[in-house]
Amino acid sequence: MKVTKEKAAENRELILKEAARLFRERGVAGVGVDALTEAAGMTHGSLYSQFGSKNGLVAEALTYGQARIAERAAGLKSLPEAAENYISAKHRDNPGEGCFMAAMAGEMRTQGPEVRRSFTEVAKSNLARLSALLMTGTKKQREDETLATMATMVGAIVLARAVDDPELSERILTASRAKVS
Amino acid sequence: MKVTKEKAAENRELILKEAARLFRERGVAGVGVDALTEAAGMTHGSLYSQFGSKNGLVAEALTYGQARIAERAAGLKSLPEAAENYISAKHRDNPGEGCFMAAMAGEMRTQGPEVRRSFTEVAKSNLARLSALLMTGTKKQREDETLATMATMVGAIVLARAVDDPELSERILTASRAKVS
DNA sequence: TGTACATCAGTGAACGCGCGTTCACTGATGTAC
DNA sequence: TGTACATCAGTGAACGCGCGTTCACTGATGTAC
Repeated sequence: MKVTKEKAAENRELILKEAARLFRERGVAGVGVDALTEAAGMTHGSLYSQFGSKNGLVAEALTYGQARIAERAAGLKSLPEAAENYISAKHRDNPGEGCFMAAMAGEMRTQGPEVRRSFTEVAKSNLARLSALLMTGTKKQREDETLATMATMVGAIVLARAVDDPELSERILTASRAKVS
Repeated sequence: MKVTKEKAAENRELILKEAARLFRERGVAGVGVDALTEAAGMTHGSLYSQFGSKNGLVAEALTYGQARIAERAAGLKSLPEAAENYISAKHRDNPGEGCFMAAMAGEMRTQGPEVRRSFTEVAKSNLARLSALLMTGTKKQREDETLATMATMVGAIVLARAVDDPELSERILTASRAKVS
């Protein structure tokens, strides 16, 4: 049945919010359309009304989630502070609330162009946001330093999440954090 | 029909070789059992004779492929040299012949214990091999420096492969390479 | 060395399952008069 | 304001498809005698 425009917009945002979390937690391939819409209290058909396809939802969820992250990170004062915050056990253990690059970069190679474009915008958004924390050097120098730090940040979380050995995982975080401070 | 022991061992190694390539190129979820055995010129049943399950093959292919990588990397002289070699367009563009950590770390969170254990051995093998290139400091200091460098290496390749923008991809490599030199 | 037979690597049909998507339908909403 | 009706967000059954795995079978290999 039809719902009010306001209710439809609420439903849309709820699906986006749950999708952004689930994709980071389980990967795009790891969440089906039923799980995505059920998490928002609806049936899979609503996904097609609102987003056209699963891929469409993936692309929009990346954009939506990245905007929430940018809001949340507004208080950061320096790149080392941001990096230390990022390379943490809390971030490692909560992918659903964390960085899209760390959670989903590995899956991008098998995604369609729409999703990859959206992911690239996420990366550019992070680059712009983090490089703005640097005060010295040209724009290119600041961005290059940020890109290298981003590589360490992403690599540290990706590796720390991947290994089965808790002690090794901790050492990856500690050693990487020391490097970016 | 039955084949000679020698032929069976050849077939087994051929499947392992193709699987190690295909899993890095397309991910575990991205290659089916038919594609895996077809690449070795056989049918899917042979996978179950030799490895018991797809997961069994994944775990063994990681071990097999990592041994090949260790052989190939025997000539490296220093950690910065290894890192510069690793953070390259050639490595980015040839995942099937490249590092398992960069190709498969992102998928490990959704894999079973057998596969994760095998992947962790890959990481430990890389850590041991690379930290042996360092000459100064205690064992722990050498390993910590290596772990941080590994994070940058893996993050650089993972991000450079994920983004859709060739120019950004190149900048990620160049900036990260400069950091580890 | 030659014969009889058990072994087992590899085949190919079949299975149940979950996937993303389609589609006819529902019925409250929102609009035209 | 009240009535008639078109709209369309969301439902739920159904689809085709590819997946990993099972299993009865094949027939050359390898062994026991």
